[in-house]
Amino acid sequence: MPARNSAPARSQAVEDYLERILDLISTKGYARVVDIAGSLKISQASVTNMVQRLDAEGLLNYEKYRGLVLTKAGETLARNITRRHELLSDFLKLLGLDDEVIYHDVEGMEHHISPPTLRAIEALTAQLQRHPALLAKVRKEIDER
Amino acid sequence: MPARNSAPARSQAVEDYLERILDLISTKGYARVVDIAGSLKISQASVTNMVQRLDAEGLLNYEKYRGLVLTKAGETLARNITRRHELLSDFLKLLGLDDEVIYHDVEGMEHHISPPTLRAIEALTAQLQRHPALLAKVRKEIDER
DNA sequence: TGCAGAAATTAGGTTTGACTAACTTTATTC
DNA sequence: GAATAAAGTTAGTCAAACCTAATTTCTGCA
Repeated sequence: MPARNSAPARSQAVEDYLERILDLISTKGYARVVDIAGSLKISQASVTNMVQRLDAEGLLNYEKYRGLVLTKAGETLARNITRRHELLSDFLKLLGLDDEVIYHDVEGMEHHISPPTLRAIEALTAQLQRHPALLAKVRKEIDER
Repeated sequence: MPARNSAPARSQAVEDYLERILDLISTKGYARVVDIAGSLKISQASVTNMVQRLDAEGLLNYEKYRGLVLTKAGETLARNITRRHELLSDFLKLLGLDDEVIYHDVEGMEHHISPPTLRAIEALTAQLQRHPALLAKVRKEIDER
């Protein structure tokens, strides 16, 4: 079977790595192997592996023992992934869900939301924010279960 | 009250199989290996494998060369999975998304939606149905992109 | 400056869930 | 009722991502 010519490229794992790397760089100024491993709760060995792959795929520049920087392509991708994550979190937050539930669900579902669906959720979120009364009803209905 | 053995059991793959098996049984009256394989677009060999595993996990009863039936536990699980799938589809449909987009996104995200989030989306869907004006605005905003 | 500890890498292994190829069982058809 | 076709099974592979253990490189400080 065709196991993808040469670039499986955008797997869930890849997206998770890019998201964390961008987050680490934004907050700490850099993303070392040990930081990424800690943040994703996986071993340093696994991170080294993936980082080498992301370098090969042109999503970041990596020098052994030296560290890494996102390429333009990697950064753009990471920003889109982050934006998607935030929009989804905002939407669920609006519905009154607990932070832990939001975190867990978004972490899983974010990789499967296509651009049209994301746009729709974005538009819906905006409308809902303008209709607190309706939102209140939704939250009430949820609580009454 | 039979507690779950100790198996990891509920992977995405398991959920997909159960969903299709219930669907086949509902529409055709039975679910043969060849049907499941065709429906999930995977090989018959893979289906045989998984079906043996689901039998071992008590989600269905399976006899070599003879066929399979969902157990009570398996059917309950399959129904919950199906319900979740339908609620998500209904929600996205309401936002005016294309059927193909809906199918694709739901297929991916359904496995990651927890019960609280599902309840919230259900409540939101119900409210939106009562507010066509707001819904119209959302759809309009989406189209204007 | 040299050495101990932290960080990173390599090597080799596991698990999940797919695959193909070859074989067996069941069903159909003449 | 035997030959052939369809369905199902087994055996052996593979790839993605993870792991641990062992090794190498780097860094800070006495």
